Amino acid sequence: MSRYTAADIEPKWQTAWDEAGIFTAQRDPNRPKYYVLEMFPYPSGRIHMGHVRNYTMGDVIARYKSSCGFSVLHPMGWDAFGMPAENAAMAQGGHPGTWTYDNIKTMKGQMRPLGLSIDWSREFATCDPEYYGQQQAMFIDFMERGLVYRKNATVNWDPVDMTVLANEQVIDGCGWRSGAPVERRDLTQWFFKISDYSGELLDALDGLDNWPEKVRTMQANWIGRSQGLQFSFERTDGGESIEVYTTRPDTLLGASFVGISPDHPISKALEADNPEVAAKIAEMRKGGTTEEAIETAEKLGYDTGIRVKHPLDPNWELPVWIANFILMDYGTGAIFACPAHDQRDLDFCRKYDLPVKDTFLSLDDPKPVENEAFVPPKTEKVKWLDHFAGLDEATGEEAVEATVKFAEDADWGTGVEKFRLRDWGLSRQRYWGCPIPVVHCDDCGVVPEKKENLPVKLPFDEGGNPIDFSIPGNPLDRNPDWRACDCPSCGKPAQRETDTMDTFVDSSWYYARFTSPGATTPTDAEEAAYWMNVDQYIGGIEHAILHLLYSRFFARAMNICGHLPEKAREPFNALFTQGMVTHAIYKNAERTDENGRAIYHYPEDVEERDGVMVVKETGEKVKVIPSAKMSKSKNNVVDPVNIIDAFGADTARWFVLSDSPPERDVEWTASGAEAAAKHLSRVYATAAKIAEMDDADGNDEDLIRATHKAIHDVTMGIESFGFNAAIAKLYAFQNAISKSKAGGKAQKEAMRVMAQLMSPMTPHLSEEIWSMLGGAGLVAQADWPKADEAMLAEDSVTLPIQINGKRRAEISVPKDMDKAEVEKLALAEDAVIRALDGKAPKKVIVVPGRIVNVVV
RNA sequence: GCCCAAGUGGCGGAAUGGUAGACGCAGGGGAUUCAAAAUCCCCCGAUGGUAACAUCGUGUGAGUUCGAGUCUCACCUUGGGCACCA
Repeated sequence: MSRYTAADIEPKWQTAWDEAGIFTAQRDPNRPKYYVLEMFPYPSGRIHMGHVRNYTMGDVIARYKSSCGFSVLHPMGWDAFGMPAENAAMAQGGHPGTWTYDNIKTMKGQMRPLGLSIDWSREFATCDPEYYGQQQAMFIDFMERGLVYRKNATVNWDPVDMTVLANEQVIDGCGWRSGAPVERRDLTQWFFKISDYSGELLDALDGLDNWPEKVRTMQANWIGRSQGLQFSFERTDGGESIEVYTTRPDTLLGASFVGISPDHPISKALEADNPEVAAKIAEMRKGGTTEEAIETAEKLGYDTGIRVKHPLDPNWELPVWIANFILMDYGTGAIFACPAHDQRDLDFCRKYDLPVKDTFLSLDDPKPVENEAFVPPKTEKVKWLDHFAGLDEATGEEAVEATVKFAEDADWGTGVEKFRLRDWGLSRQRYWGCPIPVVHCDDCGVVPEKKENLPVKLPFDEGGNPIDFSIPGNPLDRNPDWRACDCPSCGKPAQRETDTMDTFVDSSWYYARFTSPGATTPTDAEEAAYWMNVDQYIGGIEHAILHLLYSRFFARAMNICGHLPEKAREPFNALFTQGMVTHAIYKNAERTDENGRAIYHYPEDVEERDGVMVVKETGEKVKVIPSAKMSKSKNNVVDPVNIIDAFGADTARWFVLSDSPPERDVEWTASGAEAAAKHLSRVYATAAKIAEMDDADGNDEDLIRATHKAIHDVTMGIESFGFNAAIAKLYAFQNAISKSKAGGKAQKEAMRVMAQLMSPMTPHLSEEIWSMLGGAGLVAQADWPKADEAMLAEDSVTLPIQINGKRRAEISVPKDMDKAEVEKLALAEDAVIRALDGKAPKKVIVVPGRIVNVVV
């Protein structure tokens, strides 16, 4: 009997699939379509287990849907622009493009052996000029429709390298290369008007029934609709009054000061003619631009000396402070602070010795605020102190509503709806991205490039020499040859825009491009109409907010510009977010490297001695940190290529699906991979044995039942993304077959079903078994088996009997036995009689087919 | 700091509010073998008990329910995101 050797089987069937061309997506009017998409990879250089897990899940769905009769689109491409390519060019010389395309080639070579049912004819990389040229065309369309504009925005500025830094390049508030403390600086940048769609993007979340609740909540919070009051504080010096927005107008009598952002026009004006203010503001601008950096930074303030009148009492003057925690991007960039009911305001007031005044107290525990702000949920009833709108006991919600009405009636404020969502800043001062296709003309201003001149390609030289990426700054900025162009409007000499687009732009519409990757317009209407939407999108939870929100916005913008049909405004019908593949980290517990950084060891370099993990070579103790995200810097990456070489692709696929629920992280373990390999061998051996049996009938009933149960359970498992559960059922089915005493005919049928049920997960082995047992054609093209409902029902059931909710006995009864009859049987049980001790039960609950609970 | 999750045996995990621990790993015992590898069979939450069985048990503490791993609240721990990483 031959043994299971993946190395022979896998290439053979891959060739068979390619020759049959079964993965090439075809528009077929006679079949329903199904579009499966996994978030496309960044070409970092090697595939990792996370990729294997992601693409295997998509492949299971794609193959399953194909078997169910759908015309499937399952494409793959490369999210190919981005910083790592530029960093590589900076570190090793060469060009980011060369690095990127080499990586794509390597990674594709590593992915092909996985046997994924991908239509490679649709492959593209976002750095292909054919792709980003269409993106530029859309940018121009968006400009025409007012979806793009320019304004000032804050960036991380490295004062030594004189360059803009990504958040990732800011480490502990300092530039990653220069080590200099980072400053915040304003630049004129390009923005997409995503905020125009805040309400729609929020409301439409309700329709996304097949998205994880978690993702919808995160997006809803991110968009952040709030109802509040906008009003202005009149200045005592007669200057322009200060407009503020607040979600808690009901606490207006607790106002302590008016705070403005360091970027507020008033701050800027003061900064310009007062060096002291300028110095203070410079201090506040230190540190990164991330919300986290701003929120956790020490509260800094500066009293401008400006005073404003309280809207409810013209004799009450409030000071105006510049405060570093106020964002210019949200609301009006100015607030009134109510320290009693906001921790941030309270911290600030305690630091600068500003008054703290309670406006309401807890009903349970009415005591004044000390150093902890009283911030109850808005639905909690509180006791108001002398409220201007006449409130006594009311919830925050009621109070806000009453106050807004009060202010509107008195005509000093307006109730407004605001969103937290900011416009999408897409400008990047970097080379390796899609050039923004506009031209700066002295006469005409900012003019879009003519569409016939697209793509605006990235230059590959500067002044005739290869670009030197080791010089800090944007290589496009210092490339006069490339910048020089003719104004598309007046024809006079002009300059190209040197900003490139955020890579999120590239990934915001690739799903649409896959429907017609060769089109000379961004999409082809007929293809998009057929293939959109993505029926199942699969990717990491880390993309829950930005990528998915930007894509939802882009789909709407593309629809407006005629690039996508109306139905595609929500482009992803169903979303699944999978967990990461993790692996233990082995951290040296005895020493660090010369820079004081932790040393990590490869799994193969450590071993267990006397119950402790040590480094094999040196015997140094090792701290084991379980379940950490695989990361090169931590030396805990398991290379799928090694696993495929050792065990085959089917084993790798089986393992990444088997151990953990798909949405949770999976810990890579060597023993888990071996177990998967063992199981597949066992299935193969069983199939080989059954193939040699004759076609006699026998005691077939149990096996046939088991077969239908397996069909039912595995189908349910795949449909519900319970791949691990589906695999557990396949283990059980394998045990049932190998123990079966049924005749050859039934065993062969069971094994063919096994091949079909396994084929989405282990397609190569399944083909082998299918052909071994005389299955017709390719199992990849066979129709998915259907479970016979009649074979699923058991005739009798075992009912557990609980006494006061604890299981104490069980009875076996016919499936459809009458409730009263069941109760009688249950009460006749010894354990029940003992527990009742002659008394009548207080209550008997019979859940048919489930359980009996006797309350004594 | 803010937003969102997750926590079940030695380990990964299963469980429409209804028998907690399916399935797998590790471990133990046995069969086969000259021996081993491979394979096959059995056991395997904790405590007590020869056993039947009893008691306890799903991060912690309360609550709802005839019944809670599952629902509610609070807390603890871990993970993801926080707008220029992709």
